[in-house]
Amino acid sequence: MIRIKYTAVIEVFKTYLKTKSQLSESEVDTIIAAGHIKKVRKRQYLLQEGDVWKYNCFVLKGCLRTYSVDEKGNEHIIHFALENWWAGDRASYESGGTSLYNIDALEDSEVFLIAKPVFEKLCKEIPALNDFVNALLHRSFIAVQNRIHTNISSSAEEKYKRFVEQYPQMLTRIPQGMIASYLGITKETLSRIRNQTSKDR
Amino acid sequence: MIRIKYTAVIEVFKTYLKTKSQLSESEVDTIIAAGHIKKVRKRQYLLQEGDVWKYNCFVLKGCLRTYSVDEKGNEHIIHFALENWWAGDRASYESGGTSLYNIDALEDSEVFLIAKPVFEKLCKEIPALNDFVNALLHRSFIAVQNRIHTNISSSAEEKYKRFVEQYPQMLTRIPQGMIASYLGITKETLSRIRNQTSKDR
DNA sequence: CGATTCTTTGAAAACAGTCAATCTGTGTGG
DNA sequence: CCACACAGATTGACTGTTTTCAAAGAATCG
Repeated sequence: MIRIKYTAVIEVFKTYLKTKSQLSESEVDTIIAAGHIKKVRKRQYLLQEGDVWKYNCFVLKGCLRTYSVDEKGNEHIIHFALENWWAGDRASYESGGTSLYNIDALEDSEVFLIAKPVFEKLCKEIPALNDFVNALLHRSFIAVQNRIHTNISSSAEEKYKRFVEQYPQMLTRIPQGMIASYLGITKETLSRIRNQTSKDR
Repeated sequence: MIRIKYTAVIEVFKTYLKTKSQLSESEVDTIIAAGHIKKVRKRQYLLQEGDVWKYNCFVLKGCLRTYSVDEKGNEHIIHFALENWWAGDRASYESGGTSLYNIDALEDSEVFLIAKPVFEKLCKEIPALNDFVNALLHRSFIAVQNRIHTNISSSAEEKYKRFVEQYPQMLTRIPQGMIASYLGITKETLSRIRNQTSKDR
C-alpha cells in the first residue's frame, strides 16, 4: 500500500475544521484562503510585550507559550499551545491595546494566522464559523475556570498531578521548569515533587 | 419635584441591557418577558452540587457566590455576583451534566432567570443579543485569565491588594473569610495580612 | 568536545496553613 | 433591656509547605 508520506501542514487546520465544526468544504476553503502560514523558529517571538495582537492564530505544528515577565525577571506562563490549539492574547485583540504578554515558540513551529478584520468579516458571512468560534470560547472559558478552581483549592503537588492527567502530551515536550511556571510554583519545588512521588511507589 | 421612590427591581436588568447592549426597546421587552424573577433568601441555595444548571441568571439585587466543597469540608469560592452581574455554572449549562458547584445567596437577593432553551431561541432570533452575549463571554474570559495570571504570579498579600483595587464594592458586603476563600488563602492568613498592612502605615 | 539549557539537591529562611482559644458585633428571644 | 447564641474576625503557638540562593549534575545541541 502506497502512503503519502508528507502531508502539507495546512491539512492540520483543514482536518481540525472539518471534524470539529459544521463548516462546509467550501467554507473551510474560504477560511484557509483568508489567512496565511507563518513559520516561527524555536525561541522566536510571535508577540512581544507592548505589541498589539491582531490575529487569530492556530498552531499547525510545534509549540508556543504565552507568558509575562515580572519586575524580578521571573516568567509566568499562562498558556501553552501545541498542534490543534489556538494561541494569542485575547485582551489585546479585543481592546486593541498593547499586550502584557509575550508569545514565543518552544520548538520550530508553524502557525496559521488570520488577521482580525478579515476574521471578523468571515464570522459575519459564515454563520457556522461564528457558532464554532462561540462554542470554542465557551469551552475555553470553562477550562480557565477549572484552572482557577484547581489553583485556589490545591497544593503544588495536586496541581501537578492534575496537569499530568489533563495534558500528558505536554509532559514530553515542555521543559519541566516551564510547567512549574504554568502551575505557579518554582522549578525546584516541582523537581522535588516529582522525586518525592517516584520514591513513594 | 416628585420622585418615584420605588423602582421595580426588574428595572435593574432593563437599564443594564439598554446601556450595555445594542438591543432595541422592544427587544429588551421581549427578553424580559421570556424570563422571571426569583427571590433567594440569605443562605438559600440557587444551585446545589449534583443539580443541573439550566438558566441564565442575572442578579438584580443582593449577592450570590459560587463555590465547591472539598473532602475536608473546605469551601472554595470561584465567583461572586453582585447586582448587574451574571451567575451560574457554565460547565453544567453547556454540557447538561451535573454541577460540581453550589450557588447560594449571601444576602436576601433577587435574580432574573431565563431558561436555557428559551434563551437559545432568543439568541437566534435577536442578533444583537447574540452579539452581546458573545462580547460578554469575551470579557469574562479575559477577566478569568487575568485572575489566573494574578494567581500564579503573586503572593497572598498581592492577591488581596489586587482584589481590593478591582472589587472595592465587594469589601463592604462580603465576609472577609469568603474573600480569603476566593483568593485561595485561609481566613487567618488574610486577617494577618490586613493587620500587617494597617500597621505599616 | 564545549557551551548552553535544564534539572536536581541542600540548607536556611520566608511564607502560609492548622488548631484552638478569644474577641467582637449583631440579632433574637425571654 | 439584658442575656445569649451565633457568625465572623483575630491572635498565638506550632507545623508544614514552598521559596530562595547557591552549587552541582544531566542532557542536549551545534
